[in-house]
Amino acid sequence: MWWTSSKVSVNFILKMSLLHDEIKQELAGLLQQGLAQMGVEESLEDLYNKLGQVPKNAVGHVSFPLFPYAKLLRNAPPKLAAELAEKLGESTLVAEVKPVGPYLNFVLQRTEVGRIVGDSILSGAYFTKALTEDTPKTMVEYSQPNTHKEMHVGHMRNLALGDALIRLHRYVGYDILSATFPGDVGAHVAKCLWYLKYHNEEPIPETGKGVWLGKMYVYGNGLLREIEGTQAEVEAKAQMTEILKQLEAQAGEFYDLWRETREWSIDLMEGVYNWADVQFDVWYWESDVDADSVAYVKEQYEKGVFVESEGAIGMDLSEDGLGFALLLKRDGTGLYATKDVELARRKFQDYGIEKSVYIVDTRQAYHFKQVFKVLEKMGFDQARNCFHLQYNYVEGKEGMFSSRLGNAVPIMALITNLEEAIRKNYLLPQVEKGEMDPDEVDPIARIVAKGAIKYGMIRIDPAKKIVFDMREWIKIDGDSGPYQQYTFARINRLLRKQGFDPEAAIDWNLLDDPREMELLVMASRFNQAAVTAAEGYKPNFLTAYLYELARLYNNINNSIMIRDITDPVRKNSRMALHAVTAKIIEKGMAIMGISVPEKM
RNA sequence: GGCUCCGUAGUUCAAUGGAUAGAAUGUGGGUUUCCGGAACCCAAGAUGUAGGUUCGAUUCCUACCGGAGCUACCA
Repeated sequence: MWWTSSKVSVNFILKMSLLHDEIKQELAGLLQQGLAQMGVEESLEDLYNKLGQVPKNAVGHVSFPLFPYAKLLRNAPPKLAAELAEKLGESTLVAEVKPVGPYLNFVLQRTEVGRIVGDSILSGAYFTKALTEDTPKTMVEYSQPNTHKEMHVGHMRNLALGDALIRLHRYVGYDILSATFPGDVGAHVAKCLWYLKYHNEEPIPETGKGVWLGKMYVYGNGLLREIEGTQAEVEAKAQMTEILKQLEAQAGEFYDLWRETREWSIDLMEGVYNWADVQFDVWYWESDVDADSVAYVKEQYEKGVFVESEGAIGMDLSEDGLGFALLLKRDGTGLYATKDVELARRKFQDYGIEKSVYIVDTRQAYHFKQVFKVLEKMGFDQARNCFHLQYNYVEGKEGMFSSRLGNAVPIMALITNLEEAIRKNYLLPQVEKGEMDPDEVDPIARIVAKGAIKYGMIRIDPAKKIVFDMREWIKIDGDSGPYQQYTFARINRLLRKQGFDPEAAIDWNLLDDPREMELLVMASRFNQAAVTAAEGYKPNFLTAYLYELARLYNNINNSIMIRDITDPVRKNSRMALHAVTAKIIEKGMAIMGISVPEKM
């Protein structure tokens, strides 16, 4: 069952992604005819998928391995490669066919690659191609922060990952609804309000109320630990029970206090979402599904869907190895799972989705397995298309973040530290030198910090843990958002100074440095990288691709001087390749939710 | 105990089942050439163990070792 695992079935991918790469299509056609002469029937699709990259320092641009035919044709792969080379027909795309050991490598014609790849990227047509078909209507839920707590860098990983995946899926052709599910009710709210009402002596601040409220929650937890086992604890528990009762009844002073303080947290959340350029199509509030979820489970219990056990109600999933899924506690109240059952029901019914994705960290794996199984046994067919992306969490150097202990690094701390470091280390020196206008500093610092944070979060394989270290994050070097942004900004400046004219003549055949054609062929793989990243839920696949591209570009740029080229067509053609690189970087970053500055 | 995830240079990360396992950082040495040293070049340095599948395994399977997380009344 592929949807219960983070590994996605290859067959499923192939069915939905189209053969969108014109170069590979053409080569697959040639191979099909050539192989037919040798008595091998292969589908165009299979051949297309067998075409691969040529490693560095080997001849050619696209390779085709002959291993699979050795047994069938009872001949050694190198001999088959040589034989096939003879049988291939002519194509304007192919300059040369080179058997290299067991591989058949294609050396491509510069003019044709330039036309297919270069021209279409410059015109933008390349980025509007259909890449997939028959994709399911999908809802992606991500960002489930709690009100009355402060958001920390762990929430940022979720946000960056979710946003990137949604943009990626939309780019490759999915119909996606994005959803968020903030937790605005529960015991943590009671603790926060309890401390605020009975123990807080600080005045409520004018600004930053959301952050301050998070502190109340941490103090509340601290105090509760202190009074553990004392008479004061008994009293506190009674007070918190009263708070929860009022919240449930939606009346009383604590209900009013909840409504007011909840807004403070929402302001904080929206501030973060605005900063990150994140928008949700649907907002689900825990407080909104809470009562309905309990009623729904009770109703289903009456119908015999659920059973009673030790005074509680739920579903026995032990034969599926998932224990007992608890849905109503002995006191008749619901749990997280209860709400998720009701929430899923709403998603299916209100939006008619065919697939439902949950971006929640790996600690919830068991929870979602239970919820999906419960939904399935309740008769929801869509449960089979529910997928929990169990990405790994962010922790500090001292271990796991706990918002209860208050040892997590707040999102706002990361943002302000990074923006400040960028201003001080890179931007203000430029202002002093008269190369940058003071008004430009803040907007650029914001874009670069955003690039560093988002890119830093998604460049790591989602399955791997991130150990957060502020000093490392402020350094921004190597494979980073700013590296891409810096490359982009420099290309812009160079093209402007050297006078690139996209309307003037471009002759791709004049790009005679082998690295230039390598770069152009690499550019042609952009769409495939996006499809693989989207369908495998690995945006890091695309960041790795972009990094490789940018590095190759920087290598070329450092050794070929545009200024010194005397032939105007050659000069303009070379600059066209720079422009292609800039377009790829800009688009690639955009579909991961990161913008690039004109200068930095 | 059961389930899930992770083990690759000193450190942080890469590698649609394919050719000599790539980077960054740190270390040592370089780049007075359009853009702008947040750049570029060179050097040394790694697949936890044992099997299996395969023409071919860092990748897939099994066992073990090491680390993390989850495992009914928190979310």
